Amino acid sequence: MVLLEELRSKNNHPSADELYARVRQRLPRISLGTVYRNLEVLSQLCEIQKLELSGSLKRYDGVCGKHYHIRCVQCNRVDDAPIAPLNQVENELYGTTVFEIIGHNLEFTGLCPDCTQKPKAPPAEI
Amino acid sequence: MVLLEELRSKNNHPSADELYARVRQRLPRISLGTVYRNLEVLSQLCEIQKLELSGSLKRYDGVCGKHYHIRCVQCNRVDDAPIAPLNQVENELYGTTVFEIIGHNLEFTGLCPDCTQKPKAPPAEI
DNA sequence: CTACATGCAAATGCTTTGCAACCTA
DNA sequence: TAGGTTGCAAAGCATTTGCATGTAG
Repeated sequence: MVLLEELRSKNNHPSADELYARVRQRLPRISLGTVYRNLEVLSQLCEIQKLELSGSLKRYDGVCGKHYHIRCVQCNRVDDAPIAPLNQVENELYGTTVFEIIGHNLEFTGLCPDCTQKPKAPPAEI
Repeated sequence: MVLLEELRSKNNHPSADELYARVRQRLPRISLGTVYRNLEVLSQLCEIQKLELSGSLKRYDGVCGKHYHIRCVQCNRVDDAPIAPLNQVENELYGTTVFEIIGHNLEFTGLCPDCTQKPKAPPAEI
């Protein structure tokens, strides 16, 4: 599947829109609906991961194993966070919550190199 | 502000809609737009927190200090996670990422008591 | 011919915004 | 009357869905 190739060919974490633009260069007639439909299928097959991070936009990751991410609060670029999974954090919750624990997700926020240079907001004199 | 009172009067983490319904019982003429506008203001004043958790829906928390949450993957109920903040995790990232780190967020997933009883999906024989 | 994937466009759901009416000082 | 706040409705955006067409076996 072309989607899968494109998603894995770059190690960034595109949104459906970005992926759509990329796939469209190879399959000009593809539609956004199809992209969404296939991303959904692929993620259910565990070939890819659907990332539901804090900033409303969903992103897709060609790598399936558990790992964390760091997101730029300004441009929403998402990188992998090179840190080992915390396998024991859930243990701290046992007995202290009424929930049956399934898992956890850790997300870092930061500024990517491009955005570090620009100040956070345009001057905006009030 | 009525919104703030309502938000703090219960320790759950309502979505804008739920809060709207609650506030409406006291101020029947209030509109959803106003709810959103005031929630935005309050969160910028750090009186409340806007939670942008994984499940697309935004939720609001009357408590402002840093703490984690656990979300029911089925009904989206959100509780506080009674676990101390991990203040040192970010240190592990220094030097290994090109990002300038700002912070992190940890979210647990699980099943709340109500949903533990019901099986995950309706039978759905394939 | 049947079954399923696709393009397209419309619908959905949550959130934001424009604008005129309103209240308060 | 000037300022900011509100209700209402419309716009916005990402995502999903319905449906008729297309394609493969």
